Formats: sequence, C-alpha cells, structure tokens
Amino acid sequence: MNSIEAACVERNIRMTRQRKVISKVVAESSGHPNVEEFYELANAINPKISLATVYRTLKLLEQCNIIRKLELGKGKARYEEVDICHEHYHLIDLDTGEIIEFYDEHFKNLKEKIARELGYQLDSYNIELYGRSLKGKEKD
Amino acid sequence: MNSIEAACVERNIRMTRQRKVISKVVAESSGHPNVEEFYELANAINPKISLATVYRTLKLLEQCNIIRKLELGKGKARYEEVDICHEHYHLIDLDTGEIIEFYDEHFKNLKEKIARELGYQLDSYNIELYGRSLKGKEKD
DNA sequence: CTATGTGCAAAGGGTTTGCAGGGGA
DNA sequence: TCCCCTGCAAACCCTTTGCACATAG
Repeated sequence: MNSIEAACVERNIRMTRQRKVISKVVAESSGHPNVEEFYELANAINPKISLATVYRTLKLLEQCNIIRKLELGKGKARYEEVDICHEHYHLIDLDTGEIIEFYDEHFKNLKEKIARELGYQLDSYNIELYGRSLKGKEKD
Repeated sequence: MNSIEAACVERNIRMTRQRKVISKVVAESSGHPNVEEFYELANAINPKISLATVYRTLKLLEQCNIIRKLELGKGKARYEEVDICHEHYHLIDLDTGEIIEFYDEHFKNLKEKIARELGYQLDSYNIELYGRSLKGKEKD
C-alpha cells in the first residue's frame, strides 16, 4: 500500500477503486503535478476515472492534510505531498517553470516572529520566489 | 493630475476619458481593491465605462509597472500602487480579510541571499502570511 | 442495505477577446 | 486622419455541482 492510501486508511476514508488509483498516482509522482496531469496518470491505469473525481479526491486529500495545494499565480493549481517534518518554500524558475524547494531556518522563524509582532497568530503562509538561473542554461 | 495619470503621461500612454477616470479611482483608492470595486468606483464617475475596459486598463497599468496585482488565493485579484521606495509584504487576517502591509529588513535581504545561493537571480516574489488576530476582536 | 462516491454534462466565477463603431493626438 | 481604444457579448479556463446510477463496508 502506498503512503497516500495508508494516510487515507488511517483517517477512515472509504477507499473506492478510483481513490486507490489516484492515491497511487499521487504517491508515485514527483515534482508538483497539476490536476490534469494526475488525471492523465490515473487514466493510464483506469480510463474510466473522470476529471471530476480527480478534483474531488484531491480536494479530499487536501482537506485531510495529506497533500498541499500550491496556487502559483492564477493558472492551474499544483500539488505536493504534505511532509510535516520538512517545512519548505518554493523558488520558481521563470524560464523553465521548474519548482525548486528550499528550506531556510531564518525564514521559518522570521515569519512567526513577524506575525506575533503584528498581533497575529500565524496560521499559514505563502512564500514563493521567482527568478532566473545564473547558470547560463538556455532552455525552452 | 493624480499620481497614476502622471505615471501614464510619463510613459506616453494615450489618455482616454476612461483611462483618466480609472487612473483617478486607482490613485484615490486605499486598501487593495479588486477589479469589481474599481469598476463600481469608475462607474460612479462615468456610468458608461465597461468592465472590460477596467480589466484592460488595470492590465496596462500593471505591465507598465504602475500598479501591482496581488493574487491572494484563487479569488479575485487585488491591486496596489507600486511604490519602489517602500518594499513590503502582506499579512492577511483570515477572519476579516483585512490585508496588513509590513516591512522587514531581514526578509528583504534573506530572499535575495537565498535565491543567489540557489544559483538564481531573484526577479520577483510572493510573500504572504495568513493569521488570526490575537486581540480577541470577534468580527464578521 | 444504505450512505457515500462516481460519471457526465452543465454551470460557475473570474478574466479575456473578436468585432464593429468611437475618439485621442 | 489613422490607429488605438472601447463596449458588448461571447468565449475561455479552471473548477465545482446536480443528478441518476454504482458501490464500499
């Protein structure tokens, strides 16, 4: 059983055929796929799974804190598996669209400190950097 | 002439009646209005201005670096006047939707340092904190 | 067996666009 | 004058939803 399905079982989520397929696809994916990509991967396993079900299942997984939705700009949402042990942020390569994860201790502490100073209890955050590679790698 | 219109003139942007009205409305607004709010404000001055024109003008202003578009979540985009002298970030009150601007020297330096360390030239960023007020002000 | 999930297609919300007519410089 | 801008409505894109049928437990 894959990590996503295990997390579902742990939360007593009813495991339908479709949810098993989508869980597998999410567990085995790397990078930050969007809904359509998950849909295609799921369809490669079971061509009858509908886009609506993929949307509904991803929303369910998100609400159960199993995956996290990334809304970079107004385009399609992307997803990543939640890993509470490794908080991280994202740097997006403007030329390739590549999403680089990074961690920084100062960032982590700073955002909590700032929220507190402003009189707020930090709930969540959105930290994205956009940039271009300095390594002269021209790519399309 | 207001600050937005002045910035347009400086960039040789053709000033139509509609653009003058929208510029005025943007210049005089406070907070972070969304397109519909600008549309209503503009219509209070000239009821014939269309939503499409508001969208087109805001996009123009954004492309000319006169205003900045904030995409907080997937809802309606919000806007603020660009002020290169006062870089800042946003904290969003989850209960009221209020957007609090803040500045932090460490944040500013940190993001540039991190991008550089990852081999990137920082182009832009998106830093939003979401939280709830500690001041026990229950509001709707 | 029953509550819950699914597929389909239509609806939804925000934003963009094609086109024909209008109007700055 | 000439090209750019505008209003209108339709189109777009991503996502959600109503409904009738299917199915996990």
